[in-house]
Amino acid sequence: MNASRTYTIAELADEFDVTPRAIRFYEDTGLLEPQRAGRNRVYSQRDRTRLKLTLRGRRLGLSLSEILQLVRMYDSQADTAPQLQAFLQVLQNHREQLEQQQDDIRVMLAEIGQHEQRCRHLLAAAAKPAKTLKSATAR
Amino acid sequence: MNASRTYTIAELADEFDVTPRAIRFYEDTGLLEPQRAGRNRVYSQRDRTRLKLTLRGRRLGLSLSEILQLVRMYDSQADTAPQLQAFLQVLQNHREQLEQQQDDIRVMLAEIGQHEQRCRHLLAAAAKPAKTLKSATAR
DNA sequence: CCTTACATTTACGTTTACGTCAACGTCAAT
DNA sequence: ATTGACGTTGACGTAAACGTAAATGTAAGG
Repeated sequence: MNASRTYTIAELADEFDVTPRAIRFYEDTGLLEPQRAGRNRVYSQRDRTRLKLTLRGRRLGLSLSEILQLVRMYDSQADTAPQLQAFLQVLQNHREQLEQQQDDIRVMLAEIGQHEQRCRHLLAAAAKPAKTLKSATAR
Repeated sequence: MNASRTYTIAELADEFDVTPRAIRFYEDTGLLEPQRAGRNRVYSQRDRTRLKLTLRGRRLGLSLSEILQLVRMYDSQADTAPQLQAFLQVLQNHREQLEQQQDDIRVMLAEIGQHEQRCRHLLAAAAKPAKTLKSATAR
């Protein structure tokens, strides 16, 4: 809430369950730009948001450079028509990729459902003593 | 359709837009097990399906070993209760991951929508000659 | 017979995204 | 004064997923 609140590297690492090493690495790639208090890093709200975006991107399989591209675009003050057109094109591409992933997920979830169903069926059958089935415990 | 139809490596590579190298690599990891006609690989329908599953997994950021785990599970004839329980647990985990990804996608799509909106707004404004805005072309 | 196209194996190279020391600074508590 | 706890900067290591080149085979077409 407090816009001026800052974070140490360990706080962010704990909150998002990543290592400080990873956070520093994201800085190397340009994704984070913390201030310094002497030698130590001081992360702003903005950095925290960036980190959140980064991890979300990672969960979807984006590379760090792709994520960087995105956040830079989001930050950029494009104002000329060609810039805006290009911007829209990139957005369109990402939208399509995300929609492909949505499809993939739907299919996978359906498959998982099938297998769960099958498992539960088998478990139920295994629980009851043999009826029409041969009991596995029978000698 | 024809269950006995087979494929060459190039056919599959073309169809799914991957390199033969990648397909051979998937074989190294155990994901594919093509027959041989002399030296050459001959892919069955089953291999084709496996490849499709593999690429779907990849699009969602799964590692090849994770994918292998999944397809092996799907193929396996687990029948003991502990096996089935473990099976269900793995399915549950994957389901949760997929649902997390769905959330991530929803958020990202919403963001993209916002930016598209903004872009189109700016484009419309740029198209009209300056009204209350200062024209960028003005000297 | 010779070339062209596609296949194979072997093997080393490359990129990405960190992990893992090592060596050091610093501040607070004992 | 020393001991942790936490921070820092190198610097090297590594796993994954192929790319890429080299050397070779082989079947079809001109």
